Amino acid sequence: MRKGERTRHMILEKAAPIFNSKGYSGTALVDLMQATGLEKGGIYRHFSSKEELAAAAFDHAWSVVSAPRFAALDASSNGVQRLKTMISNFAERPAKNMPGGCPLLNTAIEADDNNTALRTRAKRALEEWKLHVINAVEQGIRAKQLRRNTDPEAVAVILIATLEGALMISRLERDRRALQQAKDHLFAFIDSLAEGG
Amino acid sequence: MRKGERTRHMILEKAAPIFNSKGYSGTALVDLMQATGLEKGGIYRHFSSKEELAAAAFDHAWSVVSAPRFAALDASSNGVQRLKTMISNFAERPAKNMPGGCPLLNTAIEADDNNTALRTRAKRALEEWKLHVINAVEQGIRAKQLRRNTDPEAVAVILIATLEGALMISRLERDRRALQQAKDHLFAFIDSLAEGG
Amino acid sequence: MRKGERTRHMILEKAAPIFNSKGYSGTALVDLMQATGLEKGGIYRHFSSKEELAAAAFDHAWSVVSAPRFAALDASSNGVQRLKTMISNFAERPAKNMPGGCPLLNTAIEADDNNTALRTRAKRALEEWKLHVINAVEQGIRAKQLRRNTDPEAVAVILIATLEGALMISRLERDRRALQQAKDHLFAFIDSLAEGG
Amino acid sequence: MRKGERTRHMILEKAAPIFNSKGYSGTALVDLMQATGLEKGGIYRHFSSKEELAAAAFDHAWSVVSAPRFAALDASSNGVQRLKTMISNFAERPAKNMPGGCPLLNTAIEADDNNTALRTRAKRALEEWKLHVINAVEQGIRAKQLRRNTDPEAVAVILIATLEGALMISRLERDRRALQQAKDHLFAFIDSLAEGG
DNA sequence: ACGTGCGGGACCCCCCGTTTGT
DNA sequence: ACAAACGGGGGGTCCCGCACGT
Repeated sequence: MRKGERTRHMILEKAAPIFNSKGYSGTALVDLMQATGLEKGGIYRHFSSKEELAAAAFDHAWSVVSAPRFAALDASSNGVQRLKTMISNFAERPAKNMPGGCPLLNTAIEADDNNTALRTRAKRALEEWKLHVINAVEQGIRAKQLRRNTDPEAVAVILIATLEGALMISRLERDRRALQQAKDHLFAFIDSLAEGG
Repeated sequence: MRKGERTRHMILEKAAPIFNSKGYSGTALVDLMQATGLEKGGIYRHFSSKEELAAAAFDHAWSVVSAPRFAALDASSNGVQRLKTMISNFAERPAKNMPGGCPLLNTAIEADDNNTALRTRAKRALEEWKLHVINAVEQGIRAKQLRRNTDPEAVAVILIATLEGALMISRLERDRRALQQAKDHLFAFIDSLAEGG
Repeated sequence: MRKGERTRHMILEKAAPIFNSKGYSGTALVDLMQATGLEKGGIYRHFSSKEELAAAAFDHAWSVVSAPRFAALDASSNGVQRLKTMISNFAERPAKNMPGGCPLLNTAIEADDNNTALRTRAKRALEEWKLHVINAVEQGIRAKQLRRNTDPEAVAVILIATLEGALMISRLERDRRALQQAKDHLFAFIDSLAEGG
Repeated sequence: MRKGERTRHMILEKAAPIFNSKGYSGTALVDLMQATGLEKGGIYRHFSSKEELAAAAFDHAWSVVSAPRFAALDASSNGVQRLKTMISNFAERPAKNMPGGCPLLNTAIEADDNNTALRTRAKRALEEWKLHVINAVEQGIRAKQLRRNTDPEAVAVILIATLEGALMISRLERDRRALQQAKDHLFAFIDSLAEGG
């Protein structure tokens, strides 16, 4: 890896948690300067604007938090188990290695109308997550663990919505209980989809 | 009502949707000046800081969006019906009269660490919402519509989390489907809690 | 005294020490509002501008500090004693009843170029002070206590300059020593002017 | 000298007379922008706050006015002559190259209570000046020009107080006479300290 | 006559994201 | 990659007038 690439990567590693914690407009370049030890010019060499940097930082943040969520998951052939593992992973360490909570949630909320670059990345991340769920559900259907008329996309929406909503509550209350309750509920929900359930 | 009170109220009415759409740090005072037609001095006569104004604006926004959600609701003696009405109200018009979506969700995400004033208001709003749900669940239990061992607080968390999470997805996808799926899921969930269900 | 006059007088009493301590441009109307308990409009009823108020406050401050300096002074027929009393009065309580030190010094420095209203008042106050000294010197000459060729105006300048300069040093060092040294020096100076001295 | 240092120096050169004329709180950043030809960002790169800039500007102003006062002075071995030269230098060109008069006097008056940074600098400048006088007096004593029991610090206080006070009067009256009278008086005072005087 | 309440708009200091020399 | 400068806001405060009660 060239020196420039290493620097670029280092910037993203330092910037991602800051953007994720303080938000896009709440983060100042001087925060990033301090975190990276670079001057503004040094940062601008690698990114043409704050927005572009934020977008790249989102991708990095998402890969950091999503990798453990999905890792060693799609390998398994047991769809139901994969869903439950996904849920557990999220509920037990929602912000693994990423201060500020789930980048998808944070970015989706802030980038709501303006800031198309960030919004596009968030959409892509959501789509990716949904796909993982859908794959698992379809696997479960094929394996006759889940009823044939189960709607994979609906399951994905319910699963993601409940987890992200519970994360919001947990963060607001500074109490993991909401996440635990969401997990229990989703486990029961998955079970209720079981063939003959 | 004195003139000053009317002006203060007008400021809140104009400021609430702006803060809700652009976020606290994304909103500049000039945005509020333009929306209210007042100069800075005119605004700062009624609020001592942007943060105080934002906190009051959140309260206003919350009362605006929550009033229709809960109106004519606690009067009914049918707990289950009350829960379903709440869900429908949210799913069908999540941001009635309030551009930018649900103020609770938006504020909870942005005010995460700093900005205690806003955070406190968001917590209070969440608590209020939970209480409405809990009241309805307890009513349902008393009326023997719901199983005795139903946990009212857990139901509240599930309901709110699922709706807020689905709202986030809907806004990101610019598609109401997620909200509809959340509603269907929650209706089924409520039914599954029914006595003998 | 009419109510309005009483209010005007009260404003001056409260405003004078504030202007004297914080300076003209360092004093905000809100400081005066707080001190007087009046609203801005209530203050502006009695003074058409901050500058006019400051000028009137200077006159008040000057009368407050100069009255004790000169009181029961011109009555005495002993010119030399009068000079020494003046010096002692200043050296021992330079800012009697007037926080911030000597209004003449403070105002002369700040009103240097702009703010003609204040400058004029300061000039008048200096002139008044000089006259008191000159009167005493001339009295001393007539009484043959002082040499005939003594220049009364020069004595006035030396006396005032030394005292005000020493006051500046004392305030900067937060130590009365400089004032004491000035007093000793001026006493010796006066004595050196004595007939046959 | 690096570019930045040159710019910083230029800012101080331009800012010092402005602060000295209009005072700390009477000086606005736009005044400095206009004088330097820099934008706000260009100024704030070199100073972290107005107060820090003012403090540095005071140091600059003081060095500008004090250098000619003390230059080629301590070299001389004649203490009495050194004192008289100091007095003449001050009386004849009290604000050489520095509009607004003596920075020590101006700053001491304005920085009275708050603004510790400026106050500290003024104290230091006074101390420096006193030391020059004290050195000259001690030199005179050693050379047996001055009486052994002469108090060097008292002489310093008298000399500085009289000159600064006379400067205040001169500025207020827009007439150099007061300074001339102070000079004559101080010359006589110095002579009166002469051995056998 | 007197005082309050309200609003205006210019200005405050400071910090922003960005561009340019080097 | 840094150092330097740029402009244009950032939130907040200033002094002041006007409309209103009493």
